[in-house]
Amino acid sequence: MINNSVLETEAENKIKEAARKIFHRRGFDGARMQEIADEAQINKAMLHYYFRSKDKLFEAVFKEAAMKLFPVVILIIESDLDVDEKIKKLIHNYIDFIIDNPYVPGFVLHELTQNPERMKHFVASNVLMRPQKFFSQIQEGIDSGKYIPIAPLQLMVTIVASCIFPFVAKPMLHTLFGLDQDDFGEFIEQRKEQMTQFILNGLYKK
Amino acid sequence: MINNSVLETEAENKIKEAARKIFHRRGFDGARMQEIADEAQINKAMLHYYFRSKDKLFEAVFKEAAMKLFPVVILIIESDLDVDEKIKKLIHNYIDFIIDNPYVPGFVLHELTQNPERMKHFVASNVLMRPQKFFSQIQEGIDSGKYIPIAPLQLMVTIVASCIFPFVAKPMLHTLFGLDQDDFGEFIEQRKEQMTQFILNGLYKK
DNA sequence: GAATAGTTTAACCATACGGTTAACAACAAT
DNA sequence: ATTGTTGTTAACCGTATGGTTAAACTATTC
Repeated sequence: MINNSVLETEAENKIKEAARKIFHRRGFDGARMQEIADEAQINKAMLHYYFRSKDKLFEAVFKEAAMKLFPVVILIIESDLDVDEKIKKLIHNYIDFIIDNPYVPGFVLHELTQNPERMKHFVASNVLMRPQKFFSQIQEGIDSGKYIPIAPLQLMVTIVASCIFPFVAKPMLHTLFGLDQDDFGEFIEQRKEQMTQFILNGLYKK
Repeated sequence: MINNSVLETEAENKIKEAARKIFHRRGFDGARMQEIADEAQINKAMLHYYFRSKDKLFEAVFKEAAMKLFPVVILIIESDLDVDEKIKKLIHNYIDFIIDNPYVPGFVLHELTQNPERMKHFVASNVLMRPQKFFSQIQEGIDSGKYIPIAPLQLMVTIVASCIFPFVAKPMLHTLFGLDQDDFGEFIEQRKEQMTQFILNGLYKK
C-alpha cells in the first residue's frame, strides 16, 4: 500500500470540490449527499468512506470557505500601510476575491446564522483578528482633527458591508433595477474605485 | 356557519405566526412542517388544511416579509424630501425596522439567492421601485458640484448595505469582536447617527 | 500467484419527511 | 331529530434521505 496517496487525494479532491459547489449553492440543509456524489461522478458510499458524515464533509467545506474569507481582510488590516492605502487595498482586493468566490460570503453568513456555535470551533485556532493597529490609526486621525468622529468598528463594518452586500443582494439588483449579468459585472468593477473614493471622502473632515 | 371567521382566522393566524418564526429562523429547507405545527400548538394536518402545502405556506410568509422589507425604502426614496433628509430618514427608519424584524433581511436575501425566480412572481405586482426622483436629485447635486461624482445606484446600495449587513453578520461581530447582545444593541443604536453623518460627509465635496 | 490491504459498487436499512385520509366533533340550518 | 358544513385529530402512506454493509475489484507485497 505504497502510493495510493495520489489516487486517494484525487478521489478526495473530487468529492471536496463537488461538495464545495453544492454546499455553496444550496446550503447545508438544501444539499443532498446524492447530488454531491453525482456532481463528483462517484458512488455515494465513497462520500462516507472518505468523510464520515454529511456534517464532517460540510465542516471541511465550511472551514475552507471561512479560512479564505477572513484572511484577505486580516492581512491588510494588520499591515503597515497607512489608512488611505489600507482602505483602498481592502476594497479592491476583497471585491476581487469575491468575484472569484461569489457564493462564499452568503454561504458563510447564512451557515453562521443557522449555527453560530460553529464559529467558535475554529475561529480561535485559525482566525485571529487583531484590528488594534488599524483602529489606533483611525483614532489618531480623529484626534488630530483629520477625520470625522466615527467608531472604528462602524467604519470597518461599513467597508466590509460595501464589498459583500452587492453579491448577497444580486438577485434583488437584477429584478429591482434590471441589472443583467454583464451590467452586474460593470457595476462591481465601477464599485471598486467609487467606493474607495466615497469612503475616504466620508472619513476626511471638510 | 355564522361566524367561525373569528376562530378560522385565529387558527390561520396562529399557523402563520408560527410559520414566520420557524421559516425566518431555519429557512425553507431547514424548516419542518411538524416544527411549525408544534410551535402553533396545532395538529400538523391543519397546516395542510389552511395552506395546501409547504410551498404555499412558505410563499405566504415570504411574501409578507418581502412586502415589509422594501416599502420602508421605497416610500422614503419616492418622497418629496431633499437628499439629506432622505438619507437620514432612510437609515434611521430602516435600522429601526430591522431591529423589530431582525431575521427578515437575512431570510429574504437567502431565499432569493436559492430561488431568484420567486422574486419575479410578486415583485411586478407588489413592489415597484421608482428611484428616478432620488437618482435625479443625486445627479443634480453632482452636476452642481455639491456632491462628489458617484453613481446613484452605488450610493443607494451602500446605504442599504450599511443598514442590513450588521444584522446578517451579527454572529461574526459576536465572535470576532466579542460583542454580546447588549454591545450589539449599543452598536446598532450608535450606528444610526454615525452612518448618517458618515454617508452625508462622503457625499459632499470638500 | 497467493495473501493482504485499500478502494469501489449495488443493494439495503431505518428514519424523517411532506402530505393524505377517514373518522369524528361542533354546530348551524332545516 | 336530521342533515350538512366546517374544523380537528390520529393514524397512515409513499418517498427521499443519510448512512451501512457485504461482496467485488484492484493493486501491492512477499
